[in-house]
Amino acid sequence: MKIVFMGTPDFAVSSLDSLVKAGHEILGVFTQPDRPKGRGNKVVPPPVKQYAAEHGLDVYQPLSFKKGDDAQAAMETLHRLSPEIIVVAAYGRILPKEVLELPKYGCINVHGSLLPAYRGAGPVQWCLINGEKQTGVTIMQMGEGLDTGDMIDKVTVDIGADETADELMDRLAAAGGELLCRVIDDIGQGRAKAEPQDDSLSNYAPMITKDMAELDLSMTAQEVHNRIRGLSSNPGAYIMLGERRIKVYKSTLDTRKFALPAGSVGDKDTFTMVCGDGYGVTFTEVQAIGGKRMKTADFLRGNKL
RNA sequence: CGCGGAGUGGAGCAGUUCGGUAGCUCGUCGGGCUCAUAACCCGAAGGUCGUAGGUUCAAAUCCUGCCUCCGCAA
Repeated sequence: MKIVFMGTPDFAVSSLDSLVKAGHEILGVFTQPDRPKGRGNKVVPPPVKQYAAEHGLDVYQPLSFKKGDDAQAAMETLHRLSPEIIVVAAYGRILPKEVLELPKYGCINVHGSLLPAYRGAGPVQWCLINGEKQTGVTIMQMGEGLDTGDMIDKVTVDIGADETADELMDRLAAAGGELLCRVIDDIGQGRAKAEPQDDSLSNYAPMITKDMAELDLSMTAQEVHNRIRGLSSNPGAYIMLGERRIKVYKSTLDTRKFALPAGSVGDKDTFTMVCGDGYGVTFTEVQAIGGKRMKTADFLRGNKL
């Protein structure tokens, strides 16, 4: 199949990689423009661009598809490439109707949830924060709404009790890549069926922001644990310990009940904090300000609680 | 030139203010104790203090350049 791919972060790289390995003809890759990022505001290319460069794929980075010279050029490029289908995975940009209707088979999107649940930019994180036991990947025919298109196929993934957003994201990305190839084969052979989403069952998973990152230890241990998992590693949950800000990457639940107020240290040998319901959450991987991410055992060797 | 923190035996840290014998917790190795142990006791190995220069009788410590890592802000 002749494909144009659109995507930006690591999650999208898995999908692109699957297409490449399956031998599809990638006519071009669209990704977000390089942006100043991180320390020193250095300009860093997005992961998809790096992957494309390593595999000799043509990369296009329009600012917009909607207005300006850039958009016009982008549309001309798309017409010139004339793909049979456009595959979109976490591109981070709304596509206008013109683009959606351009290819013979339209545009399909790889989304990291079991739609219609968790539409939006942060499905994986919110699944974890809400303590879901299962999630998955859905591939849909893109329409004009946000993640509202008709569903073509999906795959279900079980969530581990201590699994973090990073880990789950990796597994979903891999599962999504496999699913994607299957769906494209189905479409090519005309046996794909698109099923409308039941809007009454939908909910919205907005982008995660930093103001959610400070842990509220008055919540139950399970809720605190879920939040740590959902935010790890970016932006990462943290607690203030005196003047020190400690970022928490991983945690486990402690079955002990403490007769201590929420927010106190329950066990200073394991870095277990008491939560609102009296149960503890044990931090197992942490990072102090300016320091590196490390196992709690290492952290405690040089830091006192 | 966005702001800031940090590089010290294998791991995590102290020591830098005010230059003067390389220190702590843990790990490793050897020995001891014990029915036994990740417990306890004794002992040992292991570091040109990120790197290149400078100042000095003397630099982990003061000065300058460079490399690497990290937090924040965007």
